[in-house]
Amino acid sequence: MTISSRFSVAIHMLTLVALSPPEVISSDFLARSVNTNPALIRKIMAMLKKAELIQVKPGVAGATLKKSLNAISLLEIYQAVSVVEPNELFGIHDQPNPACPVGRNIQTTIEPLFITAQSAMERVLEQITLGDVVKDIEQLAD
Amino acid sequence: MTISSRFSVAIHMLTLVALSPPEVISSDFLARSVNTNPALIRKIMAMLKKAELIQVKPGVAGATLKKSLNAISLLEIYQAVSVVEPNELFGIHDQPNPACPVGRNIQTTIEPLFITAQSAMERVLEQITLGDVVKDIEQLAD
DNA sequence: TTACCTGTAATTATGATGGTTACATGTAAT
DNA sequence: ATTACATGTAACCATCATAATTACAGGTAA
Repeated sequence: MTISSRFSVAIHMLTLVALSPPEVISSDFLARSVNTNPALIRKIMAMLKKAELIQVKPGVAGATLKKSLNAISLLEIYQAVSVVEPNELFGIHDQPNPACPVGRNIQTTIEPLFITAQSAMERVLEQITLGDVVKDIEQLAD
Repeated sequence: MTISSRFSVAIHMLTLVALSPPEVISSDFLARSVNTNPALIRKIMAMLKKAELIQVKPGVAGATLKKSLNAISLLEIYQAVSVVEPNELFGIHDQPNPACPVGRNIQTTIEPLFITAQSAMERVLEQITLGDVVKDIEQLAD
């Protein structure tokens, strides 16, 4: 099991948007850097647009960020691409036996524990911004 | 995307092992409480056995825990059922374009961030024990 | 021997992912 | 307006993990 690479692709895309002159940013350009195909890029662009992280004009190349680099957290990107639904990182088996004291109560017992674990992970993502990523990339690119 | 319910099933199973007289614990009994089929239970039993969390004798019902309730963390169970591989909760797209400064460095930049997030989640699981779960279940079952 | 169990392989259906093609629609320059 | 190029989407497909299921070999004890 892994969380979909849509997330890492979205970060990659936004980093490119941040670092490249707007008129270069086409789905074709992004696809070549990510190494995938333009249609997939456009699907993810649609999600990022819906989440109001980028601005795109239909028919014309040149996406731009709608917020400042440091105002975009990795959590927002992760949520934008719907890679994990809220409170559903962990799957819980459904319909355990209600006639059994354990079966009857296992879901109620486990759910808050799982949510706590998921939240801890998401709080880390919340504290990292696109600005941090861009800064790292710039240093490595020198 | 969700982490396989194998994890919640394993917790359910171990809770039953902890709370039931040994001679009752057959894969059939566990399957009825979990509401799945005995073969799947036996597969998970094999994983828990390999991780040295339980003892099972082939041919005879009656699994028992190999460690005390409070010495078994949810992290150990989660690792036992291989629900997430170490450092691979998040998938990263492979083969980004090395000719692009972003493509060339994105993996190196993102990987430690993802590992930090995953670790935060796992550290929560590490601090919860099977004993905590059993205690909660017992209270609810009253 | 009988009855019941575990261990495990093989098969299947399902659902998410990611790749791909195709095309309708929008934009702007000539 | 026509052309060139872009986005927005739908549709389709191959692949993979999960979970359900069947089947059977082998262990155990009355």
